[in-house]
Amino acid sequence: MDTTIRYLEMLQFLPRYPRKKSLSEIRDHLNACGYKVSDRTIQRDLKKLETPFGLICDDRSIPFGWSFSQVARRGDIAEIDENEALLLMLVRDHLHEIIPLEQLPRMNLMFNRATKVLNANNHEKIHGWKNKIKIKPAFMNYMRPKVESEISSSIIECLLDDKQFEGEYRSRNGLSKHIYNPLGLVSHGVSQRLICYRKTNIDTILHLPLHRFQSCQPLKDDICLPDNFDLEQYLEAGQIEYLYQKDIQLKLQFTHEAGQHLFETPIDPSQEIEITNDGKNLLVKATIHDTETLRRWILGFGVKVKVIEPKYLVKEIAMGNP
Amino acid sequence: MDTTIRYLEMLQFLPRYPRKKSLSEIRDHLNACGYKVSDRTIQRDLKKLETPFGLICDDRSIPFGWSFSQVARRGDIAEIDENEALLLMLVRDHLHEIIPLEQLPRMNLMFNRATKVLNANNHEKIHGWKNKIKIKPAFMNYMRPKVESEISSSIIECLLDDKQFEGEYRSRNGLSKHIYNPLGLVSHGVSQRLICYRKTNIDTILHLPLHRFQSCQPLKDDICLPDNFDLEQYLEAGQIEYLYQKDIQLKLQFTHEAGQHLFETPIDPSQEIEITNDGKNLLVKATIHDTETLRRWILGFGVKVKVIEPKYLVKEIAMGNP
DNA sequence: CTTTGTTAAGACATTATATGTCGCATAAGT
DNA sequence: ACTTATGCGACATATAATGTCTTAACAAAG
Repeated sequence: MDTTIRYLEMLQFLPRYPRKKSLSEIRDHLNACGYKVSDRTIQRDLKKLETPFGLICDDRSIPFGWSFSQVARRGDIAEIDENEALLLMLVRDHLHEIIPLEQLPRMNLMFNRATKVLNANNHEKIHGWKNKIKIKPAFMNYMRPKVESEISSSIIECLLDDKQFEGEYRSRNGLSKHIYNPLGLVSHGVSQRLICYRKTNIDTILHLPLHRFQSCQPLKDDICLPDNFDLEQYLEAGQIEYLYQKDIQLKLQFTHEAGQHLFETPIDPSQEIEITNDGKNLLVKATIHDTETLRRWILGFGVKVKVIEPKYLVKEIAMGNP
Repeated sequence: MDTTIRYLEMLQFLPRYPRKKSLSEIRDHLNACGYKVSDRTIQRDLKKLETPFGLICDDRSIPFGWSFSQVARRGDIAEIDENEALLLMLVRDHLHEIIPLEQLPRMNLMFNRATKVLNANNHEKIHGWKNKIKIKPAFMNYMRPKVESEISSSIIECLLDDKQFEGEYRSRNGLSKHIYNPLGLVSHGVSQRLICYRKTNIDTILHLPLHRFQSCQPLKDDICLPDNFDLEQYLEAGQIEYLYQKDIQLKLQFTHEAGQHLFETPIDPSQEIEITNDGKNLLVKATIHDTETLRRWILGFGVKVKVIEPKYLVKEIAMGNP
């Protein structure tokens, strides 16, 4: 029993492959954790754990170096190295803008572990890790609406189990109670939308922000699926983001400065860029859907971009009509 | 030894608190895993693991229900419930657009585990989980540049260890080799930028996209920090995203339709909304920085928004000058 | 080339732990 | 009130874990 915990403590100390730990390092760590065992025992433990946990022993030089194989099944037990820990902190900040982390306890634990790793090694450093990473949103940063995680997780449960639920929904017109058939969940910017229909109106599929639900009472009844419902198709049809036209041959003329970034981060795999004859502008072509998002993006560049094709879009953008 | 693996197998089967598993469920699971042990043994195991792992035994009714406490230290071992698994899939898709997942092996393992959970329970369902969730970007969706994860993790290591490195950088003007002092890492949209300066030019702090580095040779020398370097301050000064003016009193007039979303997802905590006298428009006020991002956002609404204040911004936007 | 110190690993005795079985008490269902 | 299911204490036994001693291999230093 005590042995089991010691095994775990040891496994959590072993890094992933390129890195490795020697017997003496492992011994020191276990001693620090309050386990007084002989070196021989640790050697035997490692041998025992080797196969079931996919450990690797680098025996090319002495002392041997132990680590988790990169393909180890339970590699999530392994030590988080500083490198990964720092990236995890970036991920945490990113996610924080989208999803409340209370809904992801497991991820939270991981972030806490990563924080500990970084803090532990921090005093050796010239300047601290917290001052080394930051998120800078590249688009407007809306504030995330507050969600009652009990209600939303109850709704997600119904969605998963294909069950109807009775819920109160706060719309502009006030609070109303309906029976809902949940069909899908779409993460759209900072809000999550439930794709569903109300039992009283089976023909209209709605997409309602999750945070507007004020209650959720799961029901025993299975949902009724509309014939051939497909979430991807539903979204492709431009339900959440207005779709003006599919697959247009877009041709934009950017000033060199404004379009520069498209070389490295294209808007679509089909994108091609030409430099105009005078060398001052960029001609960007792509086959893409004409959506509200696209129009707003184009408008955002103001006079620094001109729509060349399609013709109808030239007019719409000139009119400032996203 | 075999016992230890069985413990783990059992712990991975136990859910987090509100949910619970009975002895018979645990026994069936262990049998399915190939462990033939008596019920008595399992009972004793649970008692033994109770304290070190923060397990909870709900003994209010028989059969007892076992689970991980919500504050359990090693709660990441616990079973992933379907609910969380589905959210994890959303998170995965979100992250995929920003960061290559190969750089986050641990997170990848977690996603794989979540996938297994969802697939395992999928056949019982009317329509599959893959058709229940989707990401719909709310802004233009740039494609993520390809990064050589070896180079970038080597650079991040130098950043963490406060070490200089020699690197080849591909700029518009070609490939050049310099010695770099890494100061910080900023995640900016789909690309990551290294805040650093070159040894040959200590006065200019650069922000270079990580994916443009073609090599990284870590050096033994510690970095030299500019006096009082602070990443937050650096970014606040508008280095990555152009800052025109700090803390302006922004006043915008939206059409009701275009500004509607700001009620639920404000652009800033200071935001206030008034409905105009005729009821057709929304007056949105906020104290906010005047940045390139802000201007592009405003321009994106085209004729559906008018800048009221500050005066200088009225002109700039009218000129289509982001 | 030899010496010295460090590390890995086999052998074995000993201790500690894990396990099955039986029996009894108590709670839930009929 | 009866039956069945569940939890748990007790005990014997088998199994696993551990420390100690020893030998062999290797690396670094003289």
